[in-house]
Amino acid sequence: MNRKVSAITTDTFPSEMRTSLGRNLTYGMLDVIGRAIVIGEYDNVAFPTEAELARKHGVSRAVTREAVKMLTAKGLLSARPRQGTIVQPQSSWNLFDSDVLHWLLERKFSVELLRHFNQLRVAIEPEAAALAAMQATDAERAAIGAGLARMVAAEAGADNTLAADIAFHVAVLEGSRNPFYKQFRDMVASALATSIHFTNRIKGRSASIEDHRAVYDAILKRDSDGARCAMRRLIGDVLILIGEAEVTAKS
Amino acid sequence: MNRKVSAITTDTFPSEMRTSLGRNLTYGMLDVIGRAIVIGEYDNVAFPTEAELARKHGVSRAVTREAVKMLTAKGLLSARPRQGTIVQPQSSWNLFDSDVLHWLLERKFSVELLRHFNQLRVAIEPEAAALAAMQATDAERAAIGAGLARMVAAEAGADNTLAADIAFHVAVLEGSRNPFYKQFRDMVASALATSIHFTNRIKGRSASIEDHRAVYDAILKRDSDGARCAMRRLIGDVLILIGEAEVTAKS
DNA sequence: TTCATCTAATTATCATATCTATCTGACTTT
DNA sequence: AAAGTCAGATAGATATGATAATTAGATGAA
Repeated sequence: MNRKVSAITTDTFPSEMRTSLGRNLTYGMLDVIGRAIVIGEYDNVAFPTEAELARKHGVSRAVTREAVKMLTAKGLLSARPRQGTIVQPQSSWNLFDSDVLHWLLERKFSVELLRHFNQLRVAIEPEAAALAAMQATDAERAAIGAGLARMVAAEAGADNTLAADIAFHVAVLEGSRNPFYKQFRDMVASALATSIHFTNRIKGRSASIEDHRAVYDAILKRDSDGARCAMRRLIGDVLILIGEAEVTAKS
Repeated sequence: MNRKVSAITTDTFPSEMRTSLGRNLTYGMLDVIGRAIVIGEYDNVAFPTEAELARKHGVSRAVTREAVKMLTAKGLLSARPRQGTIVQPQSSWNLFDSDVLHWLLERKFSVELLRHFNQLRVAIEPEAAALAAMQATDAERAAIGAGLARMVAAEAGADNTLAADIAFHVAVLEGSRNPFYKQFRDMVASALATSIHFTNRIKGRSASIEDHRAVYDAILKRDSDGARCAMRRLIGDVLILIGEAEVTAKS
C-alpha cells in the first residue's frame, strides 16, 4: 500500500488521543506507534529507524526518541545501535500498563482476551475481598457499601450501571490495603467495561445485585472465607458465560 | 547536606546498574533517579527542573528528558510546563515493572513489603496451578517436572536452591497459558529471592520439596482443585512465617 | 573454515536556539 | 469589589545540526 502516514501535530489528534497524561507531540506519537505495534502492524515488517519515524510523522528526532523511549519503558520496544529499534515479543510487554491495556482492548479485542482477563480476576478479587474482610478500615467498608448503593440506584435508572459496578469492585481492591492489589484498578475497570456489552446480551443481570450484596455482607461481618467464596461465585459466573460464548462462536 | 551528586558517565556506574536493557547514559540516569525516587529522596523536597538534573548529573538535557520520560512511562513522574516535574504518589507507580520492583526491594525492603508480595502470590499461584492442571501442554508439564528435579538436585548440593525454586514456580505460571499470569515471572522471582534469606533462618525447608511435589503430581493428574490446594498450602506456610516474624519484630 | 579487521549504518549524545503553555501580578474595565 | 485583559517570567516542548559510540555484516588473511 505504502500509504502516507499523516503528520502528527498538536491540533490533529488530541481528540481521539488515549494516553496517561499530557497532550503534546511526544504523547501523541507514543499513542500512535503504541497502537500500531499492538495491532501487529510491524509483525512482518522491520520497524522503521528513528530517522524514518521522524520523517513519516513529521516531527523531530528528539520527539521520536522520547516516544520510543517511553515504549521501551513499557516493554514494547528495544533499541541498539546499528541493529535498530525492534518490537519485543508480547511476553515482555507490561500488560498491566494502562496504555497497553487500552491499545489491546481498542484494537485487538477478542473473547479469548476477555477470558484471560477474567481468569485473572477470579484469582485476584476473591482474595482481595478476603483481605478486605479482615483489614479494611471503616471508611473503606463504607466505600464498598456506597458502590453497592450505586448499583441499586442504577437498577432504578438513577445511576450508571457500569460506573457503579466499577466503583464497587475498585472499592474492594482498595479495602485489601495491599498496594499490589490496588494496581488492578485499571484492569478491572477495563474488564468490566468490555464485558458489560457482552454479558448483558447473553443473560439478564438481575441476580447480580444480590451476589454483590453477599460479598458486602461478608466483608462487614469480617467473614473472610465468606467474602472470598461470594466473590468467586460472582466472577465464576462471568467465566462460565464467556466459556459458553466461546464454544458457540466456534460451532 | 547539599552533597555533590557524582556525574554519570558510561564508565562510572555500569557495574552496579540495574535496569531492563542497555547500558548507556540514559539508562544509567533512569536507574539513579528511579532509585532516588523510590527511597523517598524527594518526598519533602521539590523535584529538580530538567536543567538542574542535567547539570547535577553532568549530562545533556536530551538524556535527562529521555530518562524522565521513561520514568513517567513507569508512573513515577509527571511533567507540565511551568509547574515542573513532580513525583507521583506511590499509588500510580507501575509496581509490576521489573525496574520499579528492583528499586523497591533493593532500597526499601521491609517485612511488610514481603507480606504484600506473598499476599499476592497466594492469590495468583494457586489459580495458575489450577489452570496449568487443565491446560498445560506436555512440554510445559515437563518444564514443571524439570524444576522439581532441580530442587531435588539442589538438596544434594548439585544445583542452586534459589534458581531451582524459581524455575519451578515460573514453570507453573507458564503452564497457565495466560499471558497475564506469565507477567508475574519477575515478581515471583523477586519474592523468592528476598524471602529465601528469611524463611531459611526461621525454619528448615526440608518439607518444602514434598509440598512442591504435591503440586506437580496434581498437575500431572489434571486435578485442578488438588493443584490449587497444594499450591495454596505451600504459600500459605510462607505467609504464616512472615506473620509470626512481624509479630516478633514488633515485640 | 575460522578468526581478526574494517566499514557503514544506526542509535546515543551534545549544544543551542526557539516555541509553547502556564503562572503571577499589575492594570483596566464593569 | 469582581471580572476581564495584558505583560513578563518560568519550565517544559520541539527543532536542528554536529559528533561519538556501538556493532552487524562485509572483507580478507591464516
